[in-house]
Formats: sequence, structure tokens, C-alpha cells
Amino acid sequence: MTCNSAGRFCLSLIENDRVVSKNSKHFNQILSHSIASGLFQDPFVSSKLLLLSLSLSHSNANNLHFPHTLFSQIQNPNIFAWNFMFKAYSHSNTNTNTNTTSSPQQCISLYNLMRRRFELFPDRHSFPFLFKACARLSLSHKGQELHSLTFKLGLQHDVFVQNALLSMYSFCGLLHNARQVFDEIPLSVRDVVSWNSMVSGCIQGRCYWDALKVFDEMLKCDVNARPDEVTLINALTACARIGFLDMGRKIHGLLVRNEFVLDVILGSSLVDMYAKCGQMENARKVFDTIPDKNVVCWTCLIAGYAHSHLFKESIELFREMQARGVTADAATIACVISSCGHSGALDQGRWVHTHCERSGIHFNLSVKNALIDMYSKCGDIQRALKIFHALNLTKRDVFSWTAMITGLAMNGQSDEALNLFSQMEMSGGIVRPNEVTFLGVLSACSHAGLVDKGFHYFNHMTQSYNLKPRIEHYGCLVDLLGRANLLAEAERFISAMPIQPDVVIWRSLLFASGSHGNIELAEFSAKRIEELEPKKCGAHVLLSNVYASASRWSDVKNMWKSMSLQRIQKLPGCSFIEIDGVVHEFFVADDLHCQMDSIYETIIRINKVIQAEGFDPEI
DNA sequence: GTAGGGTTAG
Repeated sequence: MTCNSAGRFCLSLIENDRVVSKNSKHFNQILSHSIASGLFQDPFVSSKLLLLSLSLSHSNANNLHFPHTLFSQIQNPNIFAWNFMFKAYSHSNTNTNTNTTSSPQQCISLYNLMRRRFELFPDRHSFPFLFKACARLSLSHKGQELHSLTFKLGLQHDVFVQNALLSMYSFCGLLHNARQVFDEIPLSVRDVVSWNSMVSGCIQGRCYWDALKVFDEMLKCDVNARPDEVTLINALTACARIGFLDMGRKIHGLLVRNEFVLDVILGSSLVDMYAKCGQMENARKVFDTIPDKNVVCWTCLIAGYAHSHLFKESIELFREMQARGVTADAATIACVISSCGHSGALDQGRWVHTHCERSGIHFNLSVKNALIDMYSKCGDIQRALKIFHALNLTKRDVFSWTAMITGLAMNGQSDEALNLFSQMEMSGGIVRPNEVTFLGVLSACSHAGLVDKGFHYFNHMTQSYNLKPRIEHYGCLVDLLGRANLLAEAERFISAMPIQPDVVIWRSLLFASGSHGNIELAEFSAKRIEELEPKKCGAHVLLSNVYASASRWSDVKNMWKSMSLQRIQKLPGCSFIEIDGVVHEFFVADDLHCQMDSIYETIIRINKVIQAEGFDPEI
């Protein structure tokens, strides 16, 4: 074959690239011919072949070895060839142990090579890939350097370049810069992608109100860029994160009016929005209309029930999902395990745990944290500790530490809880305790009656960590003082608090004063509760218990009389226990359980044992 | 004569 005929052969096949791109044998033939004939050094031919090699390795997205070799054989790659390589590397995986060349870092290295050795400038097609690589590597400095180059090259009005630039800034956490880029794109140039990138950038930066402001602005001022599905998904996400139901409803109306197709992603966003706003009925309604529900969609609803403290429903829905053949992933599992923990369903939680181990579901940190929390809440502190200690020190996040500290505290192991907190602080500042961590620490102090330590940690929290105490922290301290019979101090502490005390605080004081026989203070606290919750029976019942323990029976009687006069009904106290995966519920004076006789027999037997040990149980 | 962006939901 002569050079010319080889050239014609190559070109005709290259032009027919739909055939070639599916057949590597064809491709290899063309490549050999082009090299043998010297046609490979034609810039058009080499870049076209490079593109073909990339589309052939497309099924194996991270194996860019062959295209890279091919690229390195091009003596003077044109901008097309460079851009093909930028594109491939900017999308490739960051961590591939087997092939270290597949990473966005390669994109940047190649760019540097292009500038230094070949003295070529990037063009409008290069920038989106280069910005993508910077974003994925959090290389904001490189991104800024490229930003200045766009001015030099007069690309400040190229909407592709500008959109990629603004996404890069928000990805790197520089929301302010992103906003500046956005503002500088003229309205006539801005498209729906510009708006979506800005909204999504605000969400990434956790500025949900700003996200909705941008969305609102888009609806009002830009007739050229109508919201698309991505816009609505982003806006719904923002509503979900801040629980903004009114706006969420408005978006729901908008998507119905504009006849958007409710696919699984838009549907899930809507379910999530309603669920996060506590509207479980609406969430369920939307959920039922979504075709081809996937695991994310189910998890939104499962998590929604848990968010609304409907743990039983959350676990039941998980079972239903499995029955429908949808495979759970780590997010689902973390959520269900947490529901098991909150409802005390240890057997179910344990079942989920083993089920995951057997079915090879990846245990990410959220799952492990949920397991620590569940086992602690269900009293299996050894299991919780085992999982916690198996976690590498550098892997533990604030939730792992907090779950374990709180778990130890609620299981009466206050010293261990406080020890663990010291370990957390000594772990080199990798993880900073948050408000919830300190709740665990304070409750450990409260359970062990460590008054001074409790106040020490309270000050430590505000002074060393600059954390603002919430009402729950004040509640812990009131509890701490109350349990230690420092009732006057507790009262003083409440009146000096910078926040208005809530019923929990007064209930805590009522309980403490009752158990230490200070009826006057108990009455005072009950009054405060009644002022805050006039319709509820809590204060009446607690106070009548106080009277009863002081044998003031006429007061007990009056208490109940006034309750019936005010038509306040006492909700029956309820407790539950899980045995062999079944949750058994008991109400006060309940005789509905099928094994009631043997249950009461056991209680009487236990009481006898307790009395024989010299205790006088209060029944 | 080749090519470009926002992957958006738990």
C-alpha cells in the first residue's frame, strides 16, 4: 500500500468512527497503518486517533494507560489532542491504587507540560476541564491562576468557561469568589447552568437561605433561563435542609403546573423535603407516585420517619423495602440501625448488623457510629466499645467520640466517659468536641454526682471551645445540682440563666426537690410547669407523687380532683421491651399482655429478693 | 475537518 492509499484508508475509517469506536481490532489496524505510513504525525489524524482510543477505553474509565502512551507518541500535539487528554483526566478517579496515572492531578501536570515545554495556551474548551480538575483536587490556587489567564485570553464572557469557574470556586469552598464570578456574568449571557451552579454552590457552602434567594431571583428576573429539573432539585434540597415548608410547597406547585415529569430524583427530593419538614403524610403520598423507586428514594422516607421519631414505622418500611427486592446501602443501614437504637429494638438492630456482614454491605463510618449508638442505647456497652476501639484513631469523627462518651454516660460508666473525653482532647486536635459531645460529658458528671467537674466542663466548653451552651446544657447542670441536693444553688442557677427555663428544667428541679423532701420548691416548680404547659398533666402527676411520698394524702386527692376539674387527663405511662425481635408494650395497670400472670409473679419474686437484701423498694 | 459546562436526591 502506498502512503497515499494508506492515508485514504485511515481517513475513511476514522471518519466512520462510529464503527471503529466499537471495534478495537479495526482501530489497531488503522493505527498500525497510520504509523507505518507516517500519517500519524499529521495533527488531525493523531488527534482523531487519540479520541478514538479514548472512546475505546471508555468502558474502562480509569485505564488511560493506552491513550496516554499514544498521546506521548505525538510529537506536536495540537490543542484538540491536549483537550481530549484534559477531559479524560479531569473525569477520572482520584484514587486508583493500581494505576497512579489516572487522576485529575495528571490533568494539571499535563497542562503544566503544555505551557512550559510546548508553550501553548489553553483555549475556551480547555478551561472547563482544567477547572473541573482543580475543583476535584481543591487546588484553589491553580484555579485562581487559571482565572486570571481567562482575562488575558478574553474569555470572560464565555458562559462555559465562567460556569465551570464558578463551580470550581464553590467546590473549593470559596463561595464569595463564586458569587463574584456569577455576578459578573451578564444577564444576557447567563444560562440555566449558571443559575443552577450558583444555587448548588450555596448548598455546598451550607448557605441554604442564599441558595433560595438566588433561586427566587432566577424566577423573578431571568426570562431567558427557565428553571429545569436540576434547579428544582437543588431548591428542594435547600428547603429540606432548613425545613422551609412554605417554599417547598411552592416548588411542588410549580413543578406540577409546569408538568415536570416526577422521576426518581425529583421525586426523592420532594419526599425528602416533606419528610424533613415533618410532613410524613405528604412525603408518603409523593413516594407512592414515584415509578421505579430506588434505594435513595426508600431511604428518604425511612429517614423521614426516624426524623419524626416514628421509629417503628421506619423499621417497618425498611422491611417492606427488602421485601420489594431493593438492596439497602450504607445510608439506609445507618438510618435503620439508629431507629433500632431509639426504639430499643436490639434484636432487630443485631439482625441488621449480621445481615450486612453477611451480604457484604460496606460499613462506612456512619454505619459504625450508628452501631455504637444503638448498642449503647440498648445497654450492650461492650459491643459498642468493641466497635469503637476497632476504629482507627484517625478514622474516628466527632460523632464516633460523642456516641461512645454519651453511651458510657447513659450506662452509668461516668469515669470511663470522662476518661474517653480526655483521650479525645489528647488525640491531637484531629476532632473537636461539639455541643452534643459536652452534653454527654455533663450527663456523665450528673449521673456520678460530680458537681465541681460538671461546672468545670461547662466553663471549658464555653471558654476553650467557644461553644454556646443550649438549654439542654443548662438542664444537665440543674439536674446535677438537684441530684446532689444542692436545691438552693439549682434555683439560683436557673434564675441566673441567660435563657428562659423550659419545662424540662423545671421538671428536673421538681423531681429533685421531691426526692429530697423539699415540697415547697416542688410546688413552686410545678407552678412554673403549669404556666408553660397548662393543658398537660406532667406537673400534676409529678407533684402528686411528691405529696404521696411525703404521705400527704389529702394533697394527693386534691391534686387529682383539680386535674379532673380542669379536664386534664393523665396519659398512661408506657414502657416497652424487645424480646426475640418482638416489641412488647406495657401501660400502667395494664393486664392485656398474654403472659401477665407470670410477669406479675416474677415481679413479686424479684421484690422478695430485693427485700431479703435489706432494701425497701418503692413500688 | 475533531471538542465544552451544571450529576442534581438520602
